[in-house]
Amino acid sequence: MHLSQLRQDFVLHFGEMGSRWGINRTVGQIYAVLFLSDEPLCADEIVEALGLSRSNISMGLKELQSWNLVRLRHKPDDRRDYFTTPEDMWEIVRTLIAERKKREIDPTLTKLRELEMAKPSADDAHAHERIAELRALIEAMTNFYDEMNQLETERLLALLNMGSKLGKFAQGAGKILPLRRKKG
Amino acid sequence: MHLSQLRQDFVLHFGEMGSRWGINRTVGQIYAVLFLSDEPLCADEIVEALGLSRSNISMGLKELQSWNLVRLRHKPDDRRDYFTTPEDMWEIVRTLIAERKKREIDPTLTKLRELEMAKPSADDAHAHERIAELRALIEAMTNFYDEMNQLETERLLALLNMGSKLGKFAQGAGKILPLRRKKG
DNA sequence: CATCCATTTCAGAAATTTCTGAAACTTCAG
DNA sequence: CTGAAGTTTCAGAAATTTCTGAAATGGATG
Repeated sequence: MHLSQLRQDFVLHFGEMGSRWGINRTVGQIYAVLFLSDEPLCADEIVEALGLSRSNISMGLKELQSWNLVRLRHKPDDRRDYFTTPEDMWEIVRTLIAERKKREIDPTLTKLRELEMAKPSADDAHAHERIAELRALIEAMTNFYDEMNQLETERLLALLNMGSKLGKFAQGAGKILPLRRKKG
Repeated sequence: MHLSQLRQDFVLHFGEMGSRWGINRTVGQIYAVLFLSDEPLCADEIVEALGLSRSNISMGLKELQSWNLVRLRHKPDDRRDYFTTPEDMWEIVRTLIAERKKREIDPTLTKLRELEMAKPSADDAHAHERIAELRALIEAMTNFYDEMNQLETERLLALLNMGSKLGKFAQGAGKILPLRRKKG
């Protein structure tokens, strides 16, 4: 590795966190290198920086592409692929959320809807009810997400900064579609 | 397994999703069984339901406890430990978010703050800047989360249901002016 | 205390995931 | 075409994670 102390620390941290984030160590490290890099890097530069095999880096970059977390770039008179991460941090966050939703939530929502279709036997009454409740909750959250994700970053930021003031606002406004609350 | 078709489908799905959710197959399956169960279950009942070893179930339950995803119960004249998941689905969501934040975000926030302390060499100027930007963004989000998490579920639900109307609200939001008539 | 019953621990086995080098493939230039 | 430069694929090796049975632990009871 020929990375500065700062970069190395950051890269190793991302490597360690990788597995908790649903990627692996190598993918986390590659992302970290790209995230900090002043300019786009090609595969061999990443190999150099991380001391991992070319094939591993290649697979890692594919994985990052499948997450839409890196952008492909080209330089004149150079046929190598160069990679960067977006400048805009909020774009990164949006991507991360969208991709994790796709992988961690959407399949379950599909499954829950499927399970909810079948009429439950008497023994399954309670289970069926719980499934329905979970499905409704996930739908409420993903619908909200879809709507928030439509907003421009500017607007989103304004909401973020309003923080607890939103709670006050919600005070008067609870009338629309109350979701089922427990304890009838 | 002596689970109904419905339960079995649900359990297998949670097992498959487990690894994407940062737990393993067994833990996912145990959680699924408890989530659907009409009443608290003891370890041996789960062993019975899933056909896994007693020790594996024991470790899985420990893991679920470390996530605060299950509650311990006892029955009169029975010294076994029984487990349930909370009735209230929103409590579950809150726990899930809190625990994932704790595992996936807090350590990184700490690390970023630490890295940001050191004065960067000239070469690291851009890297240092990116780290600062990421730290600021994570702080903005976690502060927002902390504030939202203070709200009662009722209030949270009201916000969820307002959906895109919040975007409109963010529009004019220098002041708080509780209710301006929409669309002049 | 000894016993019973339940839970936990833990070392090794089994399963899964990650990583590598070698070969295959692709594209472009001459 | 042929070769050079780059990327991808993939089978097996290496590393890591999960799972198990056996033994250890805990704690209530008589």
